[in-house]
Amino acid sequence: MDKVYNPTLVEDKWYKIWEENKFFHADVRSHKPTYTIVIPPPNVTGMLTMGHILNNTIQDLLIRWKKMQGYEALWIPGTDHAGIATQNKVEQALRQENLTRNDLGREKFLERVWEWKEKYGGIILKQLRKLGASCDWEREAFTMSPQLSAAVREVFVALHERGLIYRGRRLINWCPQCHTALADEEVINREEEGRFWSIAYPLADGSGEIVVVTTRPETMLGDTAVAVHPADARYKQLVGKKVHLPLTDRDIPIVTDEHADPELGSGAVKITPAHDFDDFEVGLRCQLEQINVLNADATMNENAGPYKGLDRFAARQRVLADLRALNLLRDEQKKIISVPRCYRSDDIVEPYLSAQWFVKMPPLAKPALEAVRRGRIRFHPAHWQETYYYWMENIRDWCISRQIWWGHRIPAWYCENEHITVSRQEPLACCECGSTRLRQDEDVLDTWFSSWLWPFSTLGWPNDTDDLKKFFPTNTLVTGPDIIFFWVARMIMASFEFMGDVPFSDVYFNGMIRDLKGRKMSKSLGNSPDPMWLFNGADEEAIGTFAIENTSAKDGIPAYGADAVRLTLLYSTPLGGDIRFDQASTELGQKFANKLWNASRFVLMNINPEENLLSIDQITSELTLADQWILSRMNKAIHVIDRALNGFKLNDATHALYSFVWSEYCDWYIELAKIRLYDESDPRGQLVAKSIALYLLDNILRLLHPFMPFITEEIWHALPGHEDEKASIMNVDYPRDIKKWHDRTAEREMVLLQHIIGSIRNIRGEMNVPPAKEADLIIQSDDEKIAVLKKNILSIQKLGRIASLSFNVERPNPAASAVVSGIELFIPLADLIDVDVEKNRLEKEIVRLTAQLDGLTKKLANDNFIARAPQEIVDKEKQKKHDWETSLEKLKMSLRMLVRE
RNA sequence: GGGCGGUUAGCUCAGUUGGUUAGAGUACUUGCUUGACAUGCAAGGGGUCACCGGUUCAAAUCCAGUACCGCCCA
Repeated sequence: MDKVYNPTLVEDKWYKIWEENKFFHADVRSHKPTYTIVIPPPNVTGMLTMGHILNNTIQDLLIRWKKMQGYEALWIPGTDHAGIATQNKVEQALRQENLTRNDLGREKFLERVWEWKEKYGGIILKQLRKLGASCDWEREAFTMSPQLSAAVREVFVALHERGLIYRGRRLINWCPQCHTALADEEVINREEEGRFWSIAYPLADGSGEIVVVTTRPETMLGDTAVAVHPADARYKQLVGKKVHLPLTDRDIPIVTDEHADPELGSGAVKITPAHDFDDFEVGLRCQLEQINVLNADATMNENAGPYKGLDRFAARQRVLADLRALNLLRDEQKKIISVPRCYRSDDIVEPYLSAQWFVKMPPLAKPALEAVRRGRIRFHPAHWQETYYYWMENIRDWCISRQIWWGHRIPAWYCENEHITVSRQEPLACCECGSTRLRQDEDVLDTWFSSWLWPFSTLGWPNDTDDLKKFFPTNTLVTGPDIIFFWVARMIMASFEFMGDVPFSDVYFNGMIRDLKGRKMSKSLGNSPDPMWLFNGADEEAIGTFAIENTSAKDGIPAYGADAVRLTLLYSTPLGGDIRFDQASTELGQKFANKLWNASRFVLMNINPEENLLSIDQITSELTLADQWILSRMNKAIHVIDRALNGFKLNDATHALYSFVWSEYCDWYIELAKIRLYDESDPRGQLVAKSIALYLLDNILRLLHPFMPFITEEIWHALPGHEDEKASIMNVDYPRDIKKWHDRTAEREMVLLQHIIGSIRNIRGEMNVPPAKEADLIIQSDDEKIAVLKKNILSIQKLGRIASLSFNVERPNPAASAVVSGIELFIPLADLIDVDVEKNRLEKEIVRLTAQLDGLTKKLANDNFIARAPQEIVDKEKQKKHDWETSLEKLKMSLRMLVRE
């Protein structure tokens, strides 16, 4: 084994072996209980981001953990077809050839998309393999595959039959750049600087004017009323009159509606039913005409009169200029306003009147809401329930049609009489008039209309497959809270509607990866490292501007390896909390991997492959204090890990493992075991020590495997008896807490030993005594404690670098001293120790202890404390006071002795 | 405007049901090439737990408010 662990030599090798041996494949005929996760399908166009790394590390941890615990664990991978994003990508490529999709026509264009998908799609799934993802690749799914497409069509038709899908002409969110309708959730409202323009509308009878305020003046061309609040006294006389709409030849009425807020602006608002959601409602209430002034590409249409053909923003400037010329523009103020933008293109979304397909959501929401309320689905962290409830209780119908080509074509056909036939198969005749001249709806469905079926469509639905019977409902969903509406809520609704059950029982919302400034990591900001750099390493040239903007990466990024990245993220991911991440923090995982590697190297160096080691049960009666202690500590760590993982407290589990391995196994156990390992005079002791060290290492590797799959597999195979390549650590049992190893006495005695060694080291450290220089030690204590220490003289000598150790002999003077649990330690000063330094050290300790004791004394002098605190606490504090007083006395005595010299 | 979350060491974060001397990693200081590991070992310094009240014998922890930061919805 090399002195330094090199992940690049290890990781690809094992993944290949795992995949070739189909270790990730779940057996549908298995009799084990199942544990299933469906991957949040990344966009087929997607590349792996730090966010994916976190999300998938968590899933892999859970899957490997459950698999080792004896479950038939299934992790279904796949991608979604990402309608708009993929279409944009291919159109971009076409532009290189000076072509548009219209030049090609629908059929040819879709061929190009499929070609593109085959060639470049799903890179992200290959990247996931680098992470170690234990996905069942034989079950890889794609939302546009024939089977998943069948599921989509079945759902559309079934919901239509149930009256839950309808076509309607409504105001929807329209992205002029993507040239399609969007769902409400796909619109991001962003605070931006805008303008409030006040425009005077003259009364038609010339008796005055009324001033309205707008952020989008060009929409005035589609105004069909001015509204005031019914209780607004200022406008009482004007209601029912007409105003002349400037720049047009139309007169429009002044109406009353609650929507007009008397407190806001002038209290009068322009009403544009075809271009504003609130106005649309006002229009319905007041029976106003809807005048659409926009084309689909956001240029003005013929209803805009002379402005026809102008882009909406050019039209805005022209309208303003013309109003100014007419002296009707009364005011202009800078204001922060909420601007709706497309989540894909970032273009400003326009409320736009068009015929679209909708899903009626309230009936679907009902059981889905109940499922979370009643705890059949648990959210982690639970507070996301609030967000879920709020959205579900106020749910609006879902616009599912998209005016693009890449996606599931809507299974609706129109005849020349505009009758609609919705059908699973292509119909031969109109269902109403029997016409055979049918044309299919041009639109496709929202990509989320396929991903909301994911937990059952990936298992074969609508076919009644064995997979579906065995693995549905799934268990845990791991995803980001940003898609709680887009995806999580909709999956719950679809599952109830079509499977009559929950899709999963637990939802873990992982946090977001941010940079050290707290900004979301994103490609456009250039603040996110490519995860591949962290896995494989990258020199400064390869990472380009990232090296310039991130000083910790100025010399490039070393190959940390997937295990290091995984451990670092798991170590620092609080339940659902965001992670502030800097690629240099991956050193945590890298160092830990190296530590584990070297600890293993040490154990293996001491084992002769030919010798027969003993099983733990054979040597139960031969255990030393260190053995009993480490077994107790390990089983307690196992207990903590189990509880933490069950509660999705992944960082707690990681911390428990990290500190057990490093601070207990390496720092104390191995160091103590060396005494026996190097003692040639006691071969039996050597054998026992080796056997236990190996037993612990084997357990540690298994505990760590779900966290760091590669290195644990590599080391595990180096252990005696694990030479078979076809064997894998992932197929052995996860360690369970064995209560019989819990040993309070051993833990108490070991803590005493640790404190004594700690005190010796403290004295040596403060005095800057070089390790090579050994000291003498005198211990004064009662017989009981001396008995414990006498059994461990060698441990104290070795770890404290003590030459000779004597008990209850006269205290040397001058000497450095310390008090631990009533035990007094003396190290003769000789040439080791400086009296002044020791004086200083003792004084500091006395000051510290005195301050503590003062606080405690006050507490115990409080009658209320004595009377009201539980007896147990009072006793504990009294005992503490006694101990501290004794220690303080002894320290003071030592100081007096020292000064007297 | 409404809702949710956050504020603990220079930095990144833990801290169960209130009860240790408030912890970890990293950074910093000192000593060390000690027969696994310098990606290491040992020791040390560093915190009025955002602020202000309240409840309590006892508050980082519970409650109310304030400030600032983040996210979601309108």
